[in-house]
Amino acid sequence: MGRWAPGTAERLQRAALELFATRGFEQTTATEIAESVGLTERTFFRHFSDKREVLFHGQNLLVQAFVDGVATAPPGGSAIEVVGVALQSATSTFPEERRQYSRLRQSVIDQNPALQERERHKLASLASAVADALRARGVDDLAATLAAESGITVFGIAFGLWIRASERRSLADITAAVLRELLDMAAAAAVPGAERP
Amino acid sequence: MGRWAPGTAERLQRAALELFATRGFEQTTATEIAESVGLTERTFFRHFSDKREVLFHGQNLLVQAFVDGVATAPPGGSAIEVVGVALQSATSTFPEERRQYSRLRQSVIDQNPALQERERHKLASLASAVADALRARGVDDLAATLAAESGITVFGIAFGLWIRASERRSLADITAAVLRELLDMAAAAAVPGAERP
DNA sequence: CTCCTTCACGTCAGTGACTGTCATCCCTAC
DNA sequence: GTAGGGATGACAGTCACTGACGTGAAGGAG
Repeated sequence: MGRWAPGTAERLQRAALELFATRGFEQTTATEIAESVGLTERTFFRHFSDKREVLFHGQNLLVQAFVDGVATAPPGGSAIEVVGVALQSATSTFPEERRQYSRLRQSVIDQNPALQERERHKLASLASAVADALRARGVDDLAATLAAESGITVFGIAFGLWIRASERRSLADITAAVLRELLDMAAAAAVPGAERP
Repeated sequence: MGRWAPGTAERLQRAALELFATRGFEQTTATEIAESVGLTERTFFRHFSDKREVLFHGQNLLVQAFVDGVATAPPGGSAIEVVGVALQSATSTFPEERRQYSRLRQSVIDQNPALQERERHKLASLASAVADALRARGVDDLAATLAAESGITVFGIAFGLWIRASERRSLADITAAVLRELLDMAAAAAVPGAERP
C-alpha cells in the first residue's frame, strides 16, 4: 500500500455507477466522478481510457473464463459443442450477488446509446477471443467464427434474461436453455436444406 | 433545389472517406472535412450526428431491405427460414460496383476501434429491427431474437468474405453458403442433445 | 539514518468534438 | 413584392481527452 488509499479504480467505478444512475450518463462529467471520491479528472483518465470504460472494466475476467473454457474442453467435440462447454464453465462462475448489481448497471446502459455501443463492442471482442481459442484447437476459420459468434449471442441473450426481475434460474441454466433452443431451431431448419445435393 | 448545391451529405461523405483513407480517422478533423467541400464544421454536424456517422449514413436502406424481406417471406416457415429468405432478398440487391468502395471503407474502419464500435452497433440495430419484424409475424420472443441475431451474424461474416481481394462470388452466394454452414454445424450438434427427453 | 528511485497523483495548458443561438440569404408561394 | 422556410455561417461555450511537468510519500540500498 502506497501513499494513497488503495482500490482507486473500484471507488471510481462505484461512484460513477451511482452518479450515472442518479443524474444520467451524459449529465455526469468525469470531473464530478473524480471529485466525488476526492480525486481529479486527470486521475480518472489514468485509470480508464474513456468515460464509458468506467462501466466496463473487469470484463477481461469474463474473456479469460471463456477462453479457459474453450482450451480445457474435452477433445473431439465440434466447435459448437466446445463453445457449449465454455459457456457452461464461464456462466457457472457467475455469483448470484452480482445479479442485483448487474440490473442497476444494465439500466444505466439501456438508457444511453453510447454505452450500448461499448457493450456490443465488448461482446464482439469476447467473440473474437473465443474464435481465436477455437482456432488454436484446430477448428477451421469459418466454423470458429460462426461458433464463437453464436455462443456469444447466446450468452448475451441469456444474460438479458438473467437480469429480469421475475427471473430465478441461474445464468448457467438459462444459458443452457437458450443454447438448446438455438440448436433445435437450426436443426429443424437444416433438414429442408438437405434436399440440395 | 434550394440556394445551395444539392447532395451536401453525399459530398461530405466522399470527402470524409478520402481524408480518412489518406490521413487516418483521428488525424482528420470535422472542420477539415467540411472545408474541403467549402462548408463549415457546423454544417457537417447538421448532416451527421457525430464524426463517425459520416461513414455509416444510408444503412437504413439495408435495414429496410431486411425488414421487407422478413415481411414478404412466404408464410409458414420457421423463424430461421424466414431470416434465410430475408438474407437472400437483402443481399441480392447488393450491386457489384459497391464492392470496391466497400473495401476502401472497410479498410478505414478496420484501423480504428471507435469505428468498429459503431459498425457493431449498426449491425446490432439491424438485428433488432429484424427481430421486431419477426415478432410482427407472430414469432415468439426468444426465437425471434435468436434467429435475427444469427442471421445478422451470417450477414456480417459473409460481408467480410465478400470484401476479400480474392473473392469472386456474389454476396448472396456467400451468404447462402455461410448460413448453410451454420445450420449444418448446429444440426450436427443438436443431435447429441436429443438424448434428453 | 540518508539518499534515491518509483509510483500515484496534482496542475496546467491545449486540442477537438459537439451544441445552442442568432443572423443571413436564396428560393418558392401567394 | 412580400412573407415564409430551409440551409448555411458566425460565434461562443462545454466537456472529453492528452501531453508535459511537478510533488510528496513509500520502500529499498547504502
